[in-house]
Amino acid sequence: MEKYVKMLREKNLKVTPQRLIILKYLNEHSTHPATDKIYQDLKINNPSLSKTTVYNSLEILEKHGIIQSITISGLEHRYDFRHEMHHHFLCKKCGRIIDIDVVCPNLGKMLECGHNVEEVHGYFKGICKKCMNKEKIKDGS
Amino acid sequence: MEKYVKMLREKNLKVTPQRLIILKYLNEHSTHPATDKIYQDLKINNPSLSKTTVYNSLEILEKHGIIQSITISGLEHRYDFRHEMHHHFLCKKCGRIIDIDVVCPNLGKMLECGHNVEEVHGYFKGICKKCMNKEKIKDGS
DNA sequence: TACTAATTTGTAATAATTACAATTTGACAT
DNA sequence: ATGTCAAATTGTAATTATTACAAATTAGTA
Repeated sequence: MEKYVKMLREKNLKVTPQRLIILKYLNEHSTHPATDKIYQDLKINNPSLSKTTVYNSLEILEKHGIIQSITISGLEHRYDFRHEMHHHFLCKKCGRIIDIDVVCPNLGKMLECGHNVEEVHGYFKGICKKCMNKEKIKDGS
Repeated sequence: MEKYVKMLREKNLKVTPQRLIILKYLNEHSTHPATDKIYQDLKINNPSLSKTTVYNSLEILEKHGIIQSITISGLEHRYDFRHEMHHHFLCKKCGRIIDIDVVCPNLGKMLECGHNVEEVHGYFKGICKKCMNKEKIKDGS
């Protein structure tokens, strides 16, 4: 838990129990949860938690680069503890969002294009390996 | 207009005036408009157009790969006539979405990862060239 | 321990999208 | 041309994610 305190202090953010449990939750759940999922899960042991607080906390944590917001699905924001740069794959069948560990070789070119690039998001969509295999079994092939 | 008829016929989609004007609109407006923008603009000359129709049409056109849905902003879907693969840049200051003509060199690697990749989206975010220059002028530097 | 600005909370409002039932229409066969 | 029917369109109502806001609380500091 001390590690989350340090992350907040480094950005001069106030250390609140709400921010700490959200950070801890995100660090321990690499499923790229949506705001409501985070809220519902944390509310069980923190009944006084407000959903607005979850929204506020996620917003400020993202603004300071501690976490990352993923818009791959188009209908909600999904969140990710930010570590090394990686991309994401959305399975159109099961809805899972899977981490893809490739770096972006376009970054170099992007830096030359005149825009000030602060974020890079690589989204792939299709059918994941697991769902592909299920299909094969159903087909009997 | 005949070109749009052909695109629909090729996918065995019914040719309706609504679909045609939406396709034409998207082809002539490379600003990556949101659903409501398309609706508001087209309604002027097509007062009987329903917003649900715009939603339905965009959905079916996207499903058939004629257009592309862009989720870079996180609060709405933006649409793009699908041509060669390219990426997008969102300016956090002016909100513009700018086409970036780089291809994705990760595609090869993605094809080997076991997932069935159907879509590739590259999103960059930051401050665009134009806004950066405005900043410089304000700073007097 | 007291102060102050920032945070949290709950509720109400907004915005994008979807559900749905009734009406209309495009494509095809006669 | 006309009739048929599945599919598309329309309008309204519902849903879902998110934001606005004001009152109460609290973290950090003096």
